[in-house]
Amino acid sequence: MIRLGLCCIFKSEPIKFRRTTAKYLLSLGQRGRAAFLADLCRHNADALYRALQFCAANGIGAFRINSQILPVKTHPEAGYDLDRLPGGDRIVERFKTCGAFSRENGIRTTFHPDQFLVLSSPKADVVRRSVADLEYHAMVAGWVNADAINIHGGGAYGDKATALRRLAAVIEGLDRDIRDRLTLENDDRVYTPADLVPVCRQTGVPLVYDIHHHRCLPDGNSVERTTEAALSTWNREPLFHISSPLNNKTGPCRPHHDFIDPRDFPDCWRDLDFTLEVEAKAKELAVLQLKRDLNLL
DNA sequence: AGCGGTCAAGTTGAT
DNA sequence: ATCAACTTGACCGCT
Repeated sequence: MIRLGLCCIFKSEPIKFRRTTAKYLLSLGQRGRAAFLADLCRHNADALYRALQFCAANGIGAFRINSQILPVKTHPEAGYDLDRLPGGDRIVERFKTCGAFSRENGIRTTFHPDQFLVLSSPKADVVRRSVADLEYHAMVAGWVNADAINIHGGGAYGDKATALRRLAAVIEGLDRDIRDRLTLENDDRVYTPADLVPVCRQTGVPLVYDIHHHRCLPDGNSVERTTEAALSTWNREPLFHISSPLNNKTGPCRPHHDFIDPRDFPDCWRDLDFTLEVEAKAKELAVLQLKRDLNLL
């Protein structure tokens, strides 16, 4: 069975997640800031619940939660704790209700922190802040029943082998509640599946295989072979990514298309049991379209 | 009501 | 040395 996943937001369904910036928060007084944040975080917890309901009602088996669900959470000056906000305990309860809904309805939830989270950096402070960001993700993941916090390998700094050794060492030092959820994804500029699989084997962290990135940044291995290697790293339902490039299909990596061209879905995935996150600008419309195109209805 | 400038953070590679 | 691209909005604040 193939479970298709929706990434973060909706195209036409009126479910919106709110955001803010550190700059704006710092322009507010202490009381105003706490009230503003409580309102925003409460809104996002409610929006997440509605997002999961939409997925359950429409046969979408997975939902990627935007890392900004609690925006600016780990910022050095503007960061905050929910339990210090007015009504913060009820906001946490609301997130836990999302987790219960996820469990009861079999909707998988995941996170994909953005490019600023880098565990391979030679700069200790970058790694320290990245780990702090992972702690935030793991905390929310525990509430909402997310079993994947998916990151890229980061930079190469002119020496991939050394950077990958740093990456593995940092992963091995992470707390279990992070490490048990962490996944590594091949990217389109630096780290291929062939680069990451050894780190996955060493650390027990699974590989999220992004086939579009693999086509942009090949490593000499076929899709079939890479699929097998990726599957072998998983101790739970595997998670892969698909997207279609916006313009012509050859040449360097292009931005995402509105929809998925079903020809980009490889034959060798047809009979697997896994989650496939759909990275397409038309969001839920693209997920539902791909379901039809693959006869998964 | 509509629109434009802005937004925490890292790294790479084009200029 | 500088800066856009990653992804891509959503927000505030001004008109």
